[in-house]
Amino acid sequence: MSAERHPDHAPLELEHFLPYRLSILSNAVSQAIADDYQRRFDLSMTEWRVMAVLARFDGLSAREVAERTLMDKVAVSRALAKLVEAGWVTRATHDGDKRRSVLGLSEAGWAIHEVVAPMARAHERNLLEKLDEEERTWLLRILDKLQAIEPK
Amino acid sequence: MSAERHPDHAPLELEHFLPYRLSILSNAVSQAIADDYQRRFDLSMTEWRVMAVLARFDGLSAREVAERTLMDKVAVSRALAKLVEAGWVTRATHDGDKRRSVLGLSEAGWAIHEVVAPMARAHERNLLEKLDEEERTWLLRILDKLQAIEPK
DNA sequence: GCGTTATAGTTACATATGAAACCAATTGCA
DNA sequence: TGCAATTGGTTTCATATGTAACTATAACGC
Repeated sequence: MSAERHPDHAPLELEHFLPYRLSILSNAVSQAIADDYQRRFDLSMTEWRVMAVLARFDGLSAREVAERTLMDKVAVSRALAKLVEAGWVTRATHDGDKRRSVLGLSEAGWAIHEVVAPMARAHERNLLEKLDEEERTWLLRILDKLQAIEPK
Repeated sequence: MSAERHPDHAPLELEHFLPYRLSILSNAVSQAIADDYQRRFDLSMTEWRVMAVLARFDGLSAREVAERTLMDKVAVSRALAKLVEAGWVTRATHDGDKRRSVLGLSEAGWAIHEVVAPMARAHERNLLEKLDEEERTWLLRILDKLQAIEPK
């Protein structure tokens, strides 16, 4: 075998390195969305994610929120402190297990959600519009495959 | 038009929301790689990225490193402080412009690079192996398209 | 030449994040 | 029962990161 184009130890070309590209793209996308609701509601990405899962699953405990968002429990605890303080999330104690909290969106929380969810969807749509139908299909399929493995 | 499947204001399903999926995947991938070299060399992701571009482009200034890595100059400054201190990067002053630094990998830096670059490539290969040839082609094409836009 | 403006890089401060220690309530089981 | 181990959640501390202010040098306009 002769001259390899990319000997294993040769300098990485970051701009062609898949993990780097994913990271750049992902940050650009998430940041663009977060900028929006951050400015309008002083809502961080982690806080928004908590609200999003509570919108779907009312009555979760903090641990369950952490599972659903893949955030760690400290991050969830902090997000909840702020959200409850802001009056966007309600917190009660579980009957029969006083450790657990029972969480949900308040009226005000739902109002925020009604604004932010469409904003988030619009950003996603905007992104997907850069692709044609075939590409979109492949992208979803590829993501499924890659994600099926990673979260070992 | 009747019952929309996803009214714009309905709760987001995070696990199907593209920006969220990208974020999860990207973090999992980058973190898996970083864990490796972090433990072995006490090297952060930002520091490794700086080393990677210096391996390819010897003699860059800090600002140029920032451009190539898409990091901001403060992050680069901090990474360089650590890398120079560790003896992995050399820093001189540019002739004719005393503001500029002239950066490069030291012998020790190259030695690290010889270990880390193959590690990084192995992770990437491992990831791409989850896909078949057709999927890989589409993935690159899709990334090109999505990235062509974002960095507005 | 000389004051203004711009640029390279660092420092300082404020905020975010993660790991470990911690408290309280619950469960398991001898 | 009663005590050891587990679990839900918060607090603490150490580190990371971003923004703005700052220092030093260089470039520009006149």
